[in-house]
Amino acid sequence: MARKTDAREKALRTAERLFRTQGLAATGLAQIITESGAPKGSFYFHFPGGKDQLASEVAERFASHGLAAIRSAAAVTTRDAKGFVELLCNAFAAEMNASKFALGCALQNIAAEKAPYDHAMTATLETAFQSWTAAITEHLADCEVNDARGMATALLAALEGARTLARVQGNDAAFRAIAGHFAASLRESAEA
Amino acid sequence: MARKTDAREKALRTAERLFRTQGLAATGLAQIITESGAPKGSFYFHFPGGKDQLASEVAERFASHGLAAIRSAAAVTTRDAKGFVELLCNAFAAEMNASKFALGCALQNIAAEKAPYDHAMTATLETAFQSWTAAITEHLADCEVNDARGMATALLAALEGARTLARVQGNDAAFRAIAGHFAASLRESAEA
Amino acid sequence: MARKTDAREKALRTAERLFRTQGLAATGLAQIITESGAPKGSFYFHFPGGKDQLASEVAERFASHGLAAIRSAAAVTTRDAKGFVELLCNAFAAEMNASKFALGCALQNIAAEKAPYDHAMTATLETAFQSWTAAITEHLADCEVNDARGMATALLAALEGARTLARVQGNDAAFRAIAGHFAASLRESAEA
Amino acid sequence: MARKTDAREKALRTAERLFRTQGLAATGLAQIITESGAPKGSFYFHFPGGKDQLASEVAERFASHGLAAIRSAAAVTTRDAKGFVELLCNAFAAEMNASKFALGCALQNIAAEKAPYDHAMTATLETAFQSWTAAITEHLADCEVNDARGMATALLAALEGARTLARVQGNDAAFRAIAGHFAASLRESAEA
DNA sequence: ACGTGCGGGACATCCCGTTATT
DNA sequence: AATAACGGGATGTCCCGCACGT
Repeated sequence: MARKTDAREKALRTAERLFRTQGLAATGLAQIITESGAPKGSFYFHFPGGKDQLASEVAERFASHGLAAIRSAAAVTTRDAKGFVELLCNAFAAEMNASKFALGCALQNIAAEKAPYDHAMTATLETAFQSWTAAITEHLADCEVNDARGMATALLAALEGARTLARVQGNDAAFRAIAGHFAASLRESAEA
Repeated sequence: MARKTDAREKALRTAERLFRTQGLAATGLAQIITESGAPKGSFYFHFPGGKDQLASEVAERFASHGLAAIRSAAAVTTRDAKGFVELLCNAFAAEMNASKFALGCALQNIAAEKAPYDHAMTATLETAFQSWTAAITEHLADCEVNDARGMATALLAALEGARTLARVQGNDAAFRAIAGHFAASLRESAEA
Repeated sequence: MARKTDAREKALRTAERLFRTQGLAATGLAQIITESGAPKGSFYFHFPGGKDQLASEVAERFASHGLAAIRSAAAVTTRDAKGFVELLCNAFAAEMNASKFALGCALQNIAAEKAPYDHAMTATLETAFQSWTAAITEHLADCEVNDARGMATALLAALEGARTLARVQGNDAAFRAIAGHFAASLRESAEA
Repeated sequence: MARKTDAREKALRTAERLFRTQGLAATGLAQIITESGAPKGSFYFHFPGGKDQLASEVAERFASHGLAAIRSAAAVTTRDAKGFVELLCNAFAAEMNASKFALGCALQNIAAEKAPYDHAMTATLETAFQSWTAAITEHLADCEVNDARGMATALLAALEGARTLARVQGNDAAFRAIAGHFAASLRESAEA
């Protein structure tokens, strides 16, 4: 049966923003409902599993959007690992900039409060990160980078860490640093 | 003057562990007091600023311990950038292992909930990360690494991100990946 | 006209069981609907008066079933007051046993939460108890028992109280005690 | 350490009255706090176990008060089983009268919502009823009544059931009926 | 330095009853 | 006869910060 309202969607979008900004526990359902304009009475109709279900769905949405971003960056940088890395860093930096360095990574913020003790959530997060790593690895391998998987993991870790540094520093210097580092590393690797 | 009790110290240690595991908002003062065995009545004697002061002091303690760890790694790897990077990665990985991958970075977890809107806390965190970056940069420069500051930033970002990946994956693969990547990058750089 | 669905009947049966087990306020409509398998959407079509109407109908059903049980016990114990009392006690005990001592008396549970402030419900309950008392009195009088009405009231009170004791004790000892007591009382009365 | 306020006591007294009138689930903590004038903020300081602990303590208080009432009735009816039974019935009836037939038995109301699935509460209730049965049995035995335990159980069951009937009927007829019945039964037994 | 007690508010959850729609 | 969705409020629980006494 087709959905009749967008209440669910509004709640998910607002929850994602707040979880990324404040974390999970610090974000009350009341704040989500108020800021999203979603109706209060039907929250448990849409999310019978409560806040946990909401957080899980936010994680899954965020993961699939991130995966799409990676794939679209890969699509425009065929055979160009250096360009791919720089495009990825710029995309992350641009989103941080647009939010005035307020938005963290939803997966990271959820992990910080739940992993590894909440097994269901940890599994969701692991799948999400795995999908990102695999997509990056695949493209780097297509570009004939050595140890594509190791570099993909290092790049992903650096991007995640750079988000935290950027929030604290209020600028995108960390993203420029990692873009520079990984680009240099790829150039030297190619020359070798 | 000698301290009279260790209530303050116990609270700080327990708060650090809980903030690293669950985050700030999800950790109640009651839990800290209960788990630390500290007395209830004198919490606001020791921490008149309440939970905020506690979090600030945890951040500062964590920052100075981290700085000491970086400097001690540097002290045993004179002129050996590759050894330094590997030692650092191993140290981070070892701590995660010992905690069964439950402990995040205190600075990161606090940043996730407070930056950039809580200006005082953000400033504290920025100082902390800056001290780490400076120490790493200094040692890499001593080892005559090109763009020491850029690599230091990338390395720190990667270490922070690897903590999240390790918590979610339940293993230290991310640390091994970044150790391998940065070591290779340093070798090639030296050869060039 | 034949009924179209049994949704109404299923709701009533499930509500009776839950009201007897948990009481009125502790039983939510959601639980009744879920456990009965009845459709959610048409509850207020079948019971426009809501939970109050449901409770009233449960009380009336329970009262008429109880009355039928009393009359059928009377029918097989003509001129045998002692046999009637024992049969009644055994019937109550058997139902408790079958439910593993989980079921209280619907009238008693509703009375515990509503009497005497809810006048409509109190009137329904009074009529119900009155019908039981009258039926017992009538049969005892047919058996030529002295003060049939007094004994009927005492017997009914004891049966109601025994239900509570049986639930708490997890056995039917209370029913056996009152069967023994009232039977002895009737024998002595007959001898006198 | 001596208690410093009567907040605990006020909450217990009000909770007992409300549980007896409305039952457990229908009585909110907010109502207890409001009507008792007890402070809200320290409720979980006094009752860390929450509503369950409150209900348990109410049950225990009610049980010990009831036991005291039985013993004091026994103390003034030495060797007079009939007088004892009548005194007990009158005492129950008088309390009902004074409350305008609004107060049920705390143990019965709690049992109606919790027994037998809440094991801890059921055990508390069983101990309570057992103490009452034992005290009545003991006095009847002292009065040389045959089958003192059986009669004690029957009497207790009748008293409990009479409370429900009295609430519904709005008068103490049920108490007078059981007083008459048990007194007659004792007289005949003595004559036999 | 510490225990007891309180004030007032927020939390996630669940409630019952009512819509509009079909 | 049933569904999806909603309104608004109540639930028990827990929170942080602050008194007062010792």
